[in-house]
Amino acid sequence: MTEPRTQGHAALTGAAKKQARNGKSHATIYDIAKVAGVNPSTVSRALSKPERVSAKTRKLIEDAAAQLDYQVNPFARALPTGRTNTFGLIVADITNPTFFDIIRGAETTATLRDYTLLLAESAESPVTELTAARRMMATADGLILASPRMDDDDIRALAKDKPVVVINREVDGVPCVIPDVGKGISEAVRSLAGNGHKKLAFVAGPPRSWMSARRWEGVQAACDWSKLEAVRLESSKPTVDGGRQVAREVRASGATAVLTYNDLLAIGLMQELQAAGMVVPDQISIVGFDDIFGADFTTPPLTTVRSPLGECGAGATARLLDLLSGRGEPAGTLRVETELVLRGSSGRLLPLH
Amino acid sequence: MTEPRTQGHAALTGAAKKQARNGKSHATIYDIAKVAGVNPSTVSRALSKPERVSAKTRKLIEDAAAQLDYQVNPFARALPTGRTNTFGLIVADITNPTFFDIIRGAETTATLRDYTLLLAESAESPVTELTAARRMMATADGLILASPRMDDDDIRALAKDKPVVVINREVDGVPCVIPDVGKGISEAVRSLAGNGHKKLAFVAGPPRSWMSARRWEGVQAACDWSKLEAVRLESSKPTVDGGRQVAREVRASGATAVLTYNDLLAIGLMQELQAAGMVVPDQISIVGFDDIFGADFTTPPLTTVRSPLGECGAGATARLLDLLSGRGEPAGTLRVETELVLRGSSGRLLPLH
DNA sequence: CAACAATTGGCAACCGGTTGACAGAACGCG
DNA sequence: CGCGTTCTGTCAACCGGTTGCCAATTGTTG
Repeated sequence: MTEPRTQGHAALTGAAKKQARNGKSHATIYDIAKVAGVNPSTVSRALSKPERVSAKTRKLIEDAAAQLDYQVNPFARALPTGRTNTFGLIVADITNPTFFDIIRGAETTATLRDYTLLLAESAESPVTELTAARRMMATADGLILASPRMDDDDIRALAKDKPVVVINREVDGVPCVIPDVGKGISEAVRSLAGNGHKKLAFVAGPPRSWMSARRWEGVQAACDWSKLEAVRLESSKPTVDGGRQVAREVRASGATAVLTYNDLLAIGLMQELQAAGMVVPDQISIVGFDDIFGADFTTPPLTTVRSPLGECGAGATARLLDLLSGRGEPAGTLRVETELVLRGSSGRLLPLH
Repeated sequence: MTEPRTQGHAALTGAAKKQARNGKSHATIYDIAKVAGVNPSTVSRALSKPERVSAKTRKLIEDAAAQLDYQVNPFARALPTGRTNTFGLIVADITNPTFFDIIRGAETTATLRDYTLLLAESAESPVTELTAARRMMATADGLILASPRMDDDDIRALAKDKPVVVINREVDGVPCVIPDVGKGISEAVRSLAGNGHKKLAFVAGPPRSWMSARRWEGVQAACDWSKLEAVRLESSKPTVDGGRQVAREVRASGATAVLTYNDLLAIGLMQELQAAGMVVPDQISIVGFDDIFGADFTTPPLTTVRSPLGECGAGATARLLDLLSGRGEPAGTLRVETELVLRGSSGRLLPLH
C-alpha cells in the first residue's frame, strides 16, 4: 500500500487523514463510553459535572479515561459552550521592556488558574490593535489590553462582547488596573527636595499618552507641596535615544533634578549627560519611572519610581478570570501602589569647585 | 416547573444563553447563505477556497459576509479540520531576558503570517514543560520549544504528533534553530588576543545546559587557535547574582579576560569587580554572551557575543509555519550566526602603576 | 442544434462534546 | 405492598463549519 508518511503536507486526502487521526488522535468520549459500557453523554457529565453521576459509574469512567489517556478536545467543547479557558493579552509594543513584566505577571497567573495566554502586539497602532483584539475575541474568553491606543469607544464596544480589562489607562465602564503614581512621585519629589533641589524638570512621554499626563499631574502636585519649581520638557520618543536627545534641553532648563516619563528616557539622558562630562548625581539627579529590567545596570544605578508592572499583569488577569467565573464586579478601577526605589542616580547636589 | 436557576451567575440557562448569543454572536455561514440566496456549503467554499466558486457568486457571498460583519468561528472550523492557525511557544524561564527577544521574534513573524501565538513557560521544570506542551498540543497546530529542559525522547514524542521546532538545542530528528557560536566566540577571542591577553576564564552556565557546553567548546577551540590559555569556572546560577558570586574565583584564576555564559553573569561580575576597585577594561576585560536588552546600560557598556535571539524566534516560527503549510523539510538544523559586539568592557590591559 | 465536457452548487454526513427533556431504577414511607 | 419522590442514565438535538459525492447548469464544440 501507499505509505501514509504524508506528514509534511498540509492537505491530506480523506482516507489518509482518517488514518492519521486514528493513529494519533486521542480517544473520544465515545471510546470511553464503549470501554466503560455507558452512554457517551454520561461520560460527558461524569467529566464535566461529577456530582451529576453516581460514584460508581464515575469511577468506571475515570478509569476508562485514564486507561485510554483521554484528553478533551477543546474545540469540541468550545463549539457549544463558547468557553476556551484562554484569554488574550495585547500589548502596545512588545519591544518595550515595560511590557515584559506585564506579560510575565499575566502568564504566571494564567497558568496558575489553568488558563492559556494568547499574546499579540499592536505595534502602537490603534488599527492593528483593534484587528488583533477582534481576532482574539473570537477565540478567547476575555481580553487584557495593556496601554491600549484605540479609542475609549472601541474598548467599550469590545467589552460589551466579552470581559475586557485595561492596564495603564482608565476607561469608563471597563475594569482597569493602573499604577497609582501619587505615592511614588511624592516620595521621589520629597527625597529630591530633602537633598536641596529647587527646580525639577519632568521629561514627558508621548503627547497622547494617558499615563504621561497622569505622571505630569503627579509631579506638579508633589512639587507644589514640596515648594519645588517644576518644568515640563517634551521628548521625541520614550526611548533611550529620546533621552539622549532631550539632554540639551535639560541642561538649558537649569533644573538640578530630572524625573522622566520612563526609565529608558532616564537611561539615555544619563548616558548623554555623563558623556558630556557631568557627574550624576553630584551635579544633577536623575529619577526614572517603572523600574524596568536593567535599571540597576547603569552606573550609578538608576533611582526610579517603581510601577509594579508584574502586579498589574497579574492583577488584571486575576480580575479577568474572576469576571469569567462570575465573581467580581463588572467595572471599577484597581489601583496598585508605586514606590520610590532609591539608588545612586539621585542625591545631594555637590558644590562645584 | 422547578426553575433551574441554581448556578446563577456563571452558567446561563438555555434560553438566556440563546438570547445572549443571538444578541452578540456573529453571523454564521447560514445567515450569509440566506442573504446571498445560496447553500451554506457554497458559502463555506467561497470563503475558504475561492477558486472553487464562480466570481459572481463569490462576490455575492463576500458582500453578504461584509454586510453581516461575518467572522468565522474558529472552533467550528477547527473541529473537522484540526487546524487553528495558532501555535504554542514554551520558554524555559519567562524571567530571563534572553527569551524576550525570542518571544518578540516569534510574535512578529506569527502576526505577519496570520497566526496567533500561545505563550507558556516551564519555569525550568521538565515536568511543567511537558504538561504545558501537552496542553498546547491540543489547541495549537505546532509548537516551538525555546531551550527545552525535557528529555530528547519526550520532544521527539511530541514531534510525532504535530510539528515541533526547538530553539537553542539540537535534538536528533527534530528541526532545530540554534545560534552557531563559533564565529562570535572566535571573534571575541581573537580580539582579546590582539589586545595582549594570555589567559581567559570562561564562566559556565547551568551544568546540564546544552548551550553552555557548546560555548565552552567554542572557547576552547578559539583559544587553542589563538594560543590563549583557557580555564573554566562554574557559576552557581546564570544570573546577575551568580556573576557577583563568581568574582572571587575570577580574580583567583589570574585570568585577565573573562567570557561568560551569558550577559547577566557578565554584568554581575563586572559590578562586583568594580565595587572591589578594579577598573574595566584597564585591569580586566569582560565579554558577555547574547547581547540582551540592557547590555549597553552598563559603564562601560558590555562587550558581548550577540546571539540573534530575535532571529531565532522568527526563524523557528517561519520554519514551523512552513512545515505546517507543507513546505520545508521535516528535520535539520538551522544555524544563525553569532557576532562580536565590541563595546567598552573589553580592551587592552593597562600596566599598573 | 445536439452532444459532451467542465464548472458550479446542493445534500448530507461528519468533527466531538454539551445539555434539556425524559424514562427507568432505587428508595422512603405509610 | 403500593405510591410518590429522588437519582441516574439515555436520547437526540444542537454548536458552525467542512467536504466527498452527485446533480444541475453552463459553456464549448462538432
